[in-house]
Amino acid sequence: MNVVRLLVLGAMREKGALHGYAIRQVLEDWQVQMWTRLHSGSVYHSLQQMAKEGLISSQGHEPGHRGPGKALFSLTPSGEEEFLNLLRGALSSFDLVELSAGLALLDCLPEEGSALLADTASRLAENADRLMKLAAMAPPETGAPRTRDLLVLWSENLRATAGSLQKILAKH
Amino acid sequence: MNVVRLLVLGAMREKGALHGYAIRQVLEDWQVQMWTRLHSGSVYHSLQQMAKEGLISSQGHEPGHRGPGKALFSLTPSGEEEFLNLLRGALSSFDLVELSAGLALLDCLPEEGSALLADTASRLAENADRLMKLAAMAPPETGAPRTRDLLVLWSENLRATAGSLQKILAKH
DNA sequence: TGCGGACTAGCCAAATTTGGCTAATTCGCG
DNA sequence: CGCGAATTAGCCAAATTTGGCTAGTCCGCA
Repeated sequence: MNVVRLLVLGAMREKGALHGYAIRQVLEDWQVQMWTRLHSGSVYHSLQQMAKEGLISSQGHEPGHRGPGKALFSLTPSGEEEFLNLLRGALSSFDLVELSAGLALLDCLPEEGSALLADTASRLAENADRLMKLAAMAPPETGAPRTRDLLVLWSENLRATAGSLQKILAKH
Repeated sequence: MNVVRLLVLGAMREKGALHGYAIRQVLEDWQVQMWTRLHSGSVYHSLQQMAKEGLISSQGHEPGHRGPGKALFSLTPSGEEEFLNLLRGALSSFDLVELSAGLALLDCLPEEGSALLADTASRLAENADRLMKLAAMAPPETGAPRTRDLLVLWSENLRATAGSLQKILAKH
């Protein structure tokens, strides 16, 4: 699941044709640095790759305001489709960064997105239960790798994520 | 903060001279797949790099049991130092995978490790509070990037992590 | 005996990330 | 006016990750 691609496509989906630097600014405005690191090189690399794959197309060049000219890109129909698929993946993920990217873009898939998120919340809760049961069965331990502590840590973390998602869904 | 390096060095620290495949087996026994993905290529790559950097040294070649021969490596003194530094970094991290790697190896740094973990828990709790305050101040929103929801999600997640760490510390 | 499957041991090429960097243009101050 | 700083716009080489793959050896079954 590629978070950079999802975010770049999402910014373009929301704002229309954009150049690299503007995408970076949109993502900065969205405060993605709160939940992930995004390096400028990754944005440009993904733009190049996605252009090569036909997910986005070049919309020519415009003069810049204070700097060099801008190379504009916009979503193609297959890019739109790829965006929606990436979003579905993100909304189904247990990885908090991926989930955050999915949540940021949830409104691009309103009904389906909420259903996916509800399913994810429920799976997270089940998994939290499963891990907590494993923790209860794990022997007391000395030394690496502290399996029981890790099971507790992850179970409580998944539990918290599930709870937050349910709260978010209930509010909307 | 390089989790692969920490885990490879940690396995060697715990078990002595090992070859690549054995490191992979140790890490599998430790169930690291529960909290991160570790590709075999990453293990071998980090072995090569760390050998080049003098963090580990080659201990020759032995015959394999049922397969090809094994290329053994062991920790050098500077590798030991690097291991401890990586472990300190992991125990201070807000990233759950890094923290998990740190926790798995906590007993290699008993007093200092627990102190670091206590500090991390306290910083996590402060940050959770800070994010929750930001969430309370954020305007209701429609469309990307759902900043308030994300602030809640992360705040509750950091809060859960802090709580789990405190629980783990209280138990030991 | 021979062959397929399992286990042992490691490698590889491509993709992606990282942590800066370069370059163009404008602005503001001495 | 000139120069350094700031902003705009993007690039680059190295490091790391990914998702398999190859190859050697043994085991078990027909």
